[in-house]
Amino acid sequence: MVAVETRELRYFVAVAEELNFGRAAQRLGMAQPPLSRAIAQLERRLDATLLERTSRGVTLTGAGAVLLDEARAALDAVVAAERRTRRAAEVADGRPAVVLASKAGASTELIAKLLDAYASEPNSVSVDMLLCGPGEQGRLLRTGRADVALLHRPFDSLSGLDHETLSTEGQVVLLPAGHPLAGRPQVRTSDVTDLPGLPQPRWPRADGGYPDGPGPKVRDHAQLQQLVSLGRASVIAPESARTNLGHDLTAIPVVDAPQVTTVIAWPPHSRSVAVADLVRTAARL
Amino acid sequence: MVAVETRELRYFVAVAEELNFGRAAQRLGMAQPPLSRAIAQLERRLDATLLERTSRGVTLTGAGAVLLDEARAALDAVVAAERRTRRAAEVADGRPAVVLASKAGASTELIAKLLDAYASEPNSVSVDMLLCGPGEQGRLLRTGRADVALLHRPFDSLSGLDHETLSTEGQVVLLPAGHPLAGRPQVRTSDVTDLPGLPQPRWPRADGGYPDGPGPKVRDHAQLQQLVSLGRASVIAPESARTNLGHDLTAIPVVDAPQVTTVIAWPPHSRSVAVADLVRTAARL
DNA sequence: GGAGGCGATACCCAAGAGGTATCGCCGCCG
DNA sequence: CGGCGGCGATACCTCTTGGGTATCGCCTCC
Repeated sequence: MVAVETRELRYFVAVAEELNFGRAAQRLGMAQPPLSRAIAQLERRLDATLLERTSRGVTLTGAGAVLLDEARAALDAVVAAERRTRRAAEVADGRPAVVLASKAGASTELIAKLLDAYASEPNSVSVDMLLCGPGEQGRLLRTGRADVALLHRPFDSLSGLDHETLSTEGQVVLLPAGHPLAGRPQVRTSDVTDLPGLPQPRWPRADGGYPDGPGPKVRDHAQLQQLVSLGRASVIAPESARTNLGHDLTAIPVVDAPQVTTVIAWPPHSRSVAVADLVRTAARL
Repeated sequence: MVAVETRELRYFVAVAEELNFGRAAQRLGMAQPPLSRAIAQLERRLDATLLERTSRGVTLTGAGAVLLDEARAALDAVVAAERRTRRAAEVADGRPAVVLASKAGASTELIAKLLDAYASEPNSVSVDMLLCGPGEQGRLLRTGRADVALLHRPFDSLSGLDHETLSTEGQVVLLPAGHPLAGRPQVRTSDVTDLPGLPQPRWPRADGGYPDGPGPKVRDHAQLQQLVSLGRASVIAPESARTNLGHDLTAIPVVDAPQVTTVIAWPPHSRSVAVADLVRTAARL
């Protein structure tokens, strides 16, 4: 009884996601029969029924759902191994660098200070910035595309990452300067969620669709910035986000919004000295 | 160029650990030439020199060292996927259970309270205890042999695990009742590290060897307990450890020893409701 | 300078991954 | 009710490739 190969895990993930052998095979660039056989062999090897087959398609069993989760994590770890090794080999060729992931549109001020401070450290290497969508930093770290990331509690999950917290700030609502609420010293969440004419914008979900609601759909921060500057939307954001937006806006503290903490995170077993230096520098800011 | 397979990672880890193709091949139950070829192919696939070959043996390159770390983590994730799926399939057969790992010899009182409280929860499943050596809990979680673990900061690393802290306690030194220091209300670490006739016992390192020093070698808690009870060794331990040892001992607070916190930890992407219930129960104790 | 340990090469074989054709099953629709 | 179409499984073949044996070339240490 040989051990499980990543090929089998990739096959299983494809089938489990498509819930259709034909489409999964197509996605994998292979024919359907060998895929069916590979999955059957995997089930025999694990003594587990992973899929319930009907002539109308396929559904996941409990064990299948567990394997889907675990296989994704394992495959992430494998591609991380591959990528990090490739990058380590480049380092040997004389181009050492760290990749720092951060949500696009996040506090440029903090990042600039960090990069500055780190660059003046002894033995510092060049830092490549990798800007990503909200919540993607974790995956970038797990798959080895990034070495360190800045993320923001409570929005981003720190699950499975080591981290150090850098700063904490309250949240404000950004409104056009002339808005009736603009004079208030503070507001509550409920005061601003359903403002007439100033709906909260809608972000795409993980599946690419948008939640229902009246707000305008936004895909990135540029769109958001434009909408807010035009007075077509309001947004609750960390205080530091204010500096990124136009000056014709008022920021009013939202007292009952959760505090936002910025943390620097890295994959658990990182041994890179560059990452350690960067983290140490960040913690001292 | 196809992706990396776990077989190749296993081969590489074997070679990197043995630093000798022949022995690695033997350990893997195969001949040396195909192993050499497999590693060469892996190097080509990653465009990286992983090993420096001399006629006298093999040394790791920088990229090789990175891959060794990453490959171990990835392989752990793969075996975890395998094991958890197997167990999930058993669950479908009607024997649901959670495996709780804990250092052998750790506070039985806390564990008993936890198991009791959890058993009386609705929907609780049976809990299998897995006792292990100090510091092994993390690996058990990562490789899927355990679902939750109790561990103790600052001794155990929480790196890469999600956790909830349960309790904090000071440390005491355990001495024979008649010892000159036994009457003191408190001591400092420096007072008890070099007591004549009461050396600190030595625990095996990760490689199985023992550090140098005068103390007796111990391999498990039974030996330690015996030594302390016989008055042949002193030991600094969390307050709660006291109840496990004989009553002819005095426990004196060590004021400058770090606080010990007991945490319950689980692998990052755990979706098991049983684990969640157990954690919630533990947090309420 | 010869012996022995070590990794690489050359060459062969067989396991097994993958392709094509086809079957059996079951909804669906005319 | 019967044929069509979608889906997964089977049968059978091919050829890639992983693994074995024999051997070489190199270096180190007697």
